[in-house]
Amino acid sequence: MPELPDVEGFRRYFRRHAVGKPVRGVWADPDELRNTDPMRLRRQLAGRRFVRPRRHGKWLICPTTGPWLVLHFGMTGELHWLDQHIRHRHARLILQFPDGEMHFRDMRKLGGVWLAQGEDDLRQVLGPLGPDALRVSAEEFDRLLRARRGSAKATLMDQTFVAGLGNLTVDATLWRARIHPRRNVRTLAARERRALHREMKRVLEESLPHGLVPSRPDLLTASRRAGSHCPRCGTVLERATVAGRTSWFCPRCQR
DNA sequence: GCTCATGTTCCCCT
DNA sequence: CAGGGGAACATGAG
Repeated sequence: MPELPDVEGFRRYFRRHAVGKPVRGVWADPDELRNTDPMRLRRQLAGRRFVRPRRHGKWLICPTTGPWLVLHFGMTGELHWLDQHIRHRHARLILQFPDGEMHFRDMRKLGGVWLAQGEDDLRQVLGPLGPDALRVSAEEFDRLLRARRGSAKATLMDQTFVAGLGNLTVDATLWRARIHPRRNVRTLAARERRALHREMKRVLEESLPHGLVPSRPDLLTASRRAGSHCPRCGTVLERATVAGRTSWFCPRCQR
């Protein structure tokens, strides 16, 4: 599930439920902790209060008055606020507050939990990331894109190019911009590069109110199966592996 | 039993 | 060095 709009939804959810309250208890699955362990995490967070969380790409950063909790959701991560202590089988981290608990679940354990001690430490944890896809300007996007080679799909998926897009949002962006996923970005005209930026923003912004990537037909998110048709021209959609991921596209609209 | 899965990283080629 | 392909991670769903 988690691409940029989903993580932005989690950010708001975390802010609404967890900010400003003292941490009363911490439980963690050691497998999910990437640069700490359950004992240390508990000592670091106990008694602290979270302040306003922020997001960069698919990363959720939750600073406290002391250390910062950093979450990545992988492919199956999600947050749940519960008033009762019921540990779901996929629970990987539980933060207990006076009035409830924030549960981080991650079925496939492809996500993770980190601890950072400030901005410098955070940069180490996040690694090299491009600008957030929701905040990057058209000018900056164009400048970064012109410096790239390779397929449009691989470029948009690359978090060091722009941070936050995933398989679904990239396919939706390419379909709207009428660009074939295998198109070499060096061959893109200026107006195609502008279209990519514009449609990327539209896909993300339209998904934000849902807090997740929506299933609107014109976003292709509901059309990812054999025999489905292009919502624009009716042509049967094609499926192909591009940049290692399953891509759905319209062979007629996307060039 | 089989295939595929919204992410990232690492290894091997070209 | 930049890109592409494939595997791996762990656990399902169809």
